[in-house]
Amino acid sequence: VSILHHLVLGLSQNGESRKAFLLLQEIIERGAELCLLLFNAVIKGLTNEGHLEDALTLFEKMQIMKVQPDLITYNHIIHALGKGRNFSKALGFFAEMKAQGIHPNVHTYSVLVDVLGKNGLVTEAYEVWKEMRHDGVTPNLITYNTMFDALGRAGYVDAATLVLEEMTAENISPDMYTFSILIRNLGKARKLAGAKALFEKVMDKMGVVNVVTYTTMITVLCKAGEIDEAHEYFRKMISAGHVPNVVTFTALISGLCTAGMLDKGYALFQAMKDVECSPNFATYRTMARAYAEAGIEDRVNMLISEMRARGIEPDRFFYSSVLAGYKKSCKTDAACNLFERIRVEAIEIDTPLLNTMLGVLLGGGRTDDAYNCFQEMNRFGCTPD
RNA sequence: CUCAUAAACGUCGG
Repeated sequence: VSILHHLVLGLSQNGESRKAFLLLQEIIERGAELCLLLFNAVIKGLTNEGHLEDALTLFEKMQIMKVQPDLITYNHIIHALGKGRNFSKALGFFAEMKAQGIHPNVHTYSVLVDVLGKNGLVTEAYEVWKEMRHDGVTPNLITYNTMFDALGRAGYVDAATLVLEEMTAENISPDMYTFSILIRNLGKARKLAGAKALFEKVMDKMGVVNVVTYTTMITVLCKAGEIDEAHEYFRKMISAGHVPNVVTFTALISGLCTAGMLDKGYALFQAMKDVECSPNFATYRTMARAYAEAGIEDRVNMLISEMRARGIEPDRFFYSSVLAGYKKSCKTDAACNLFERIRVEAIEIDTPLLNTMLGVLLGGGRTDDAYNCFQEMNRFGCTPD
């Protein structure tokens, strides 16, 4: 308001009253348009931050205020619902927009394919894909990548290959997203040789790959137990001038620790700090779990202090991970000590966390304690699943 | 560029 006011005033007071009037007219005429843009912008923000309820409320509010949602508003709302795993409602809005004569665009279909695919509903994602084609909407690179992701998560590597051919036939060139997704898909399907071959082929044809592609490859190799080779890729990316990020480090640390090379994992954990790459919650979780699995309670506690000092508060994901580690090393006492700390802290205790603790107690032969813990679930506001 | 896609991260299960 202030900015527009000064603009109009400035024009008015400088012998440009004609221009001032034109501006005023435009503001009046296009107020609704601006309003819609602003609503969309705010709904987008709410969606990204996961505030589904607020997004829906705003969606209703704008209609009460006679600002009619447009295609983009619907896209945001469908995205919000999908992120909130409310797929039936998301599809409901999808149908609603069509009924309103608002034709979904390629973004709409991409969002639907994405949220369905990320939640294991690949069949439904493919239904949406078919509907998209039926509606005459042409998928673009992002839509294809999204579909590759959905297929890969469901283990349909070969189907993804067919879709890739379709994409090539439509003259759409793959990008780094495509390659990372496909490499991960191959890794997930235990096709290590295929993953490596693809990586090398991309290297060959494109000359370069990015940090994500390298990290994907490193992760695939680590999960396949090929830790030496993962290390090799790590060295290669550095000599190619890439800067490994916190995800890269965490992936490799995880690989080293899982392969039983705890000391090397910790060395890398220290090394990343030396290159100004700060460990994050996932890094601490990985490292702490490794020490818990090794039954080294002191180290776990040291890490907890350290992360706190760096402003990272352990959360329920962190704790359940560490508890699971203690279960593996049969350190039932250490787990109980930790659990005592958890309950005095204001940590949100959820069912999976309690499930983990139950596993610890049962594994340690503390059947009575486990039973008590089970009985106490309600007190934590949790229900058994 | 008003909107959509890739890498590390919890228990059990898949």
